[in-house]
Amino acid sequence: MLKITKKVEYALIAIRHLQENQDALVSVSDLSASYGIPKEILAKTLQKLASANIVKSYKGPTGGYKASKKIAKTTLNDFFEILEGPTAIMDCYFQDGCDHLNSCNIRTPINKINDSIRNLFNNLTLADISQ
Amino acid sequence: MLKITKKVEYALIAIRHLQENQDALVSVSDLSASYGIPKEILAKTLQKLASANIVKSYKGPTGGYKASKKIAKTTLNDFFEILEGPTAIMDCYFQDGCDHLNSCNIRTPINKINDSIRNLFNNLTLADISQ
DNA sequence: TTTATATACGATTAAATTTGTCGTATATAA
DNA sequence: TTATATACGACAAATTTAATCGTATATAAA
Repeated sequence: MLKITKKVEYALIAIRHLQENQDALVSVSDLSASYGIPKEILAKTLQKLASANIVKSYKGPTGGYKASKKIAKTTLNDFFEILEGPTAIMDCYFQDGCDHLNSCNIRTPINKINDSIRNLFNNLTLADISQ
Repeated sequence: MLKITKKVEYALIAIRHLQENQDALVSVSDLSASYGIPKEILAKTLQKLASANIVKSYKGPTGGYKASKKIAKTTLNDFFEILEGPTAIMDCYFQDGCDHLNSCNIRTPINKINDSIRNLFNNLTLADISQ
């Protein structure tokens, strides 16, 4: 449990590569080959990052992706939520109904744990973890 | 991602119940019925907690489980690791080999994220999250 | 001493989630 | 016009998690 997904792993790899090659235009194929990542899944991941303006995309031949200045300031929480949706250790944190209904006795601890994690991730940027 | 498992959820429910009924001896069947939790899976979960002395077990008819004084002082990290093993957002944190080998460029960020989470969980006890 | 009921624990099956693949559309530089 | 890049939805495979099954052992009470 508490594992990050491959999507997040691949996104981190791509972002770090783009940051280390600031002005270069890098294609999915290049990244895929360099790091041994399935092309299609990496493509979709970068599309999500692009639509959140974390990276910039350029279509057509000679196209690819570039790092945007927004990367460094992005919090881990935003980064994770772009790729995976709301950060919640249990679905009920964002009110998706509850299996235990009125007999639930763990709402308080669940919320406390979740708040702690969200607080942690909201106070860590991608720049913070790169050094 | 970053979801807790049912095992942890069930363990939290059981622990909270035992703490609220300090001196009572509660059987798995009682807990299972009260909270709508599958009996066998709850039984195994409590067995793990018992072997870590988080709860005390009593065999035979009229047997069951009791809260131990150790509960409140137990950190979230210990609690999770009793049930799920080492806390790691990626397996390579505890050196299980690496998919990317020499082309891995995310060791630093992965370790920073993981250290942050472990630090958080090591400084939160079960008592902290119950209030 | 027998019986009923509790925990203990390994093996297997079922369900859910995650990961990866396939197919097609669209943009654009050469 | 063509080749090559991103964009995006639908589907299949693999992995992980959840639940079930079966059996052994301890023990209080009849």
